[in-house]
Amino acid sequence: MRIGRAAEQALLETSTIRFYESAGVLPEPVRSDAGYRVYDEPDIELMRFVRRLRALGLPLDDIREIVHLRDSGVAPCQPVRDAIAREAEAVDDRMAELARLRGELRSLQKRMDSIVDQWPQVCVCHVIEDTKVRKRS
Amino acid sequence: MRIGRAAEQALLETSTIRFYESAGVLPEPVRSDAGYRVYDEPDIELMRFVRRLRALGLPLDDIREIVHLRDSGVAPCQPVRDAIAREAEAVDDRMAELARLRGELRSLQKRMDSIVDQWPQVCVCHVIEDTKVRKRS
DNA sequence: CCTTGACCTTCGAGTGACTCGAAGGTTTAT
DNA sequence: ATAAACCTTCGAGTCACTCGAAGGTCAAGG
Repeated sequence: MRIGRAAEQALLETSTIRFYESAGVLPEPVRSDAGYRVYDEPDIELMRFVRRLRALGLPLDDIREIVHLRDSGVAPCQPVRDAIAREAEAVDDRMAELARLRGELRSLQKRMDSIVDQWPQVCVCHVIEDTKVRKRS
Repeated sequence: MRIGRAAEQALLETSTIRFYESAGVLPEPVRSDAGYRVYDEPDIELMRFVRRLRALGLPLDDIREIVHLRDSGVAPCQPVRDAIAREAEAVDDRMAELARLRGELRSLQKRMDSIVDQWPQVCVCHVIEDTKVRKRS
């Protein structure tokens, strides 16, 4: 499959795939006679893996190392092992944080809806003012 | 108060405050005789407000508009509502991603542990060294 | 009074992770 | 056969900072 379809499958943009390749995060793929990049299912899997690591907020430098580790079978140095362990532990925290943010956003939405219902014309943004004062400071 | 203390109070970096000012998100502050930026409590409140909107993931363009609207006494409801709604949806997606990623990272950890168990003393880490050498030096 | 060090100034450049556009070649559907 | 959709590279642009150089200001200690 060519880059457009691959991007669709991996939920990345074609430009991002090319960028990851140029950054050494993804390997150089096979090319068709016309010079088009050609990918197969394992390639797509790798792209999805990288996308998930990025969604976590890992920098590309770290992802490059992790990807190399993943498909090289070479024993990782202790510092890298530690770094990855820390990162794995941090996922729980980030999930909790995200859950909190989600709740905050949802209740913010609800309050804004009800305020707009009450004062459709005026719509002075009480919610934001409120939030400003009330939130974790 | 000058920019250093303001940054401390608002939980922003001094460079970020100056950047926000140059981007038209924060207004130009009063200056001391020496030309130092001088802020008061309402200024700090505004900085905190901007910081929270950024933490929700809003782009500076949106925040600038919201801040201007807020200052001019007009309700920023619709822009804020739209932005919050978009962000809330994005958070749901990110949480699902994070859950899958968590499992993947944990299994990567296990794999690394077993590799180290198999070759406890080898640990040559070619890939990492390679990567480090190739890095911009 | 002088120096030291912390703080401030501007401006220009750098960073990370994309993202876009131009100029051109290829494939596919009608 | 031709139009539309897809691909190529390369260089430049974007966003939100972040840093460094070169210099001005100010309070405390010797």
